[in-house]
Amino acid sequence: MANLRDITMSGRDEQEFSIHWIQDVVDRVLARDVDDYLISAGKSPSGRIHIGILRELIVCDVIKRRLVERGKNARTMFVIDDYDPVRSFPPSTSLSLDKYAGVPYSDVPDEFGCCESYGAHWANELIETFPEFGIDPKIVWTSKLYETSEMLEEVRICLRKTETIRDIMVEYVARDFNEEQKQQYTEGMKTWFPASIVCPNCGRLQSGVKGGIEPNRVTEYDPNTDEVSFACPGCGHAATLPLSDVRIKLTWRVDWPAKWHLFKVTCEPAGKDHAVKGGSYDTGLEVSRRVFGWKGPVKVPYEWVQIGGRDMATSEGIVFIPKTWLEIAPPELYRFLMLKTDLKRTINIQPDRIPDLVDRYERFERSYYGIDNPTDEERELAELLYPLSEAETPSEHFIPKLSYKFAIVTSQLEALLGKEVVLERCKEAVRKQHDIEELCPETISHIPIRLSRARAWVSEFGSERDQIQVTEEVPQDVRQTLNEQDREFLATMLELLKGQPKNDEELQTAVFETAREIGMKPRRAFTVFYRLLISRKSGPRLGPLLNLLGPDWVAQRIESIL
RNA sequence: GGGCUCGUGGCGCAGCUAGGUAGCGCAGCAGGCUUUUAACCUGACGGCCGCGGGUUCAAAUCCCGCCGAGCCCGCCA
Repeated sequence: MANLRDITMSGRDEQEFSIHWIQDVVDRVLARDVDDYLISAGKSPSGRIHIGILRELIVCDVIKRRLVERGKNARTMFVIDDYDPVRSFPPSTSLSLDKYAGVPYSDVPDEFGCCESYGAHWANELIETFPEFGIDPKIVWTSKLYETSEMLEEVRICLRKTETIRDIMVEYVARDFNEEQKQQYTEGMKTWFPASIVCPNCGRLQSGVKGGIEPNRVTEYDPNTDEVSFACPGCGHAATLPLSDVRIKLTWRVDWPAKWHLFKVTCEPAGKDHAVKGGSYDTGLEVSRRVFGWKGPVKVPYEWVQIGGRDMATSEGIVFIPKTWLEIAPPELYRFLMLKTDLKRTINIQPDRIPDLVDRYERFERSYYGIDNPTDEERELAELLYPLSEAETPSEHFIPKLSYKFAIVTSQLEALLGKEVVLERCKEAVRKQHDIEELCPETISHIPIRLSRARAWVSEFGSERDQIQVTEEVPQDVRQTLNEQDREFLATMLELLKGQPKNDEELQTAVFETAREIGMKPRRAFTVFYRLLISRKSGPRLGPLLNLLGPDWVAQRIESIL
């Protein structure tokens, strides 16, 4: 990313320098100068769909938003490749791979019984989160798409141009082969066709699993009769049938450009697996040019999203899904992370850092509203990215929110204090932190959401220190921090605790008074107590905490270190 | 083997395209807010910018090499 100053100098509409990757991409898309801009993304529902795909969808969404701002017609589309054949199942499934290997995801039953198919189930789990993430692409299911006459026509074009496609395949796929491999590949391509058939007998597009796949490929196509032949390697069924009577699917590297052509896709991002030089995207563009006679979409390569420093892999069960994100963090934070990071950089989502990130995002939000004296740079960055990060159009005025870190503590006190009390205290905390008298309805209605997310975060991703809990014994290093005066203070408090029971406020006051009596700074007194109780230098309001733990327990605790 | 990306204080990152005294957040440390629900504010500490060469008056930045980490690269999708 270039210097933010460039944006201020050149104004917002006529950029000479790109200040952010969004500008670059949008400029490249605008150069196509078409009447309708279609920004597309796609995913095969091979199992639980992890949060990485949201990077692609959000990139599509911001491109669309920027185009619409320029007065263009722009839409987004999400292609669900549920017509793809099963190659493997995630470890968690109860379905038999033997039974379904090679069958389109749309033909595999939903083991949970709630959706039309296996593919639909996992796709729907993702799609349901779209409104919260502020995206609304037109959904296209390839299993349905292939039933249309328009798509069949694309297939027909490809079959008629098989020769050209063979040339492209040899050119691109065999590029790095040695002579022997190349020869072998070229020989094999002489009888190759760019499509497979769902066997009318066994229902498979291909046989075998990852590593040993044999497609039920078209073996012959007669352009005069429009008939295709095939011989299923799975069940042995062979036939020659009219193209309109079979369920056919183009091979991946051709399927993609055929869809681009059918919908006239202007731009489609691609993860690095597809975007690599000479990979399926480049092959697709070549097919677009030589088979369909048009340019194809603007290629936007992007790096993957990692979780906790590891790549996500559905097949290995390493998944973090959008739904989980929404349980612990606001969607706009995810959008922000996707936007602020350069496309070529891996984004590492670290769930344990969520509280910090949420609070940082809200500082960023205040920059947008000009609160807290943002620098020019901060303000410019916020002006570009904040509206794109928010799921909906930003409100006129800043809406204060309960601090996430604060919510971590208070959400855990709900069980003890009751929801009403906690809610009141949260309201008080927001008033105090933002120095306001009256809270707006949006602020109030947001508090329970934040509490619920914080609570879920603590239980799923919080470390021990995030949980309000006490160790069995006072750790040695804590004992060592105590000086004579600290001990004197604790001894005095010990006597108090053994006397008449006191309410929260009385205890809180007693800490201050006792500290002053022996000439100790109150601050130190609190630190000493928190260290003793929870090995931290600060913590929840002390009076209630002491009563929560019980005067007897606290007394014992003090005695153990005196 | 071919290719891409990254390597900057304990952790996470910015700065590199257009070379000019090394920055931010978090954690840790010290203090402040004369009653603190991990909030907030201030301060100090902390880095031979992976290693080695080169270009230059000047290199985290440009060039070459190396080391380390990660990823992609048959069919299939």
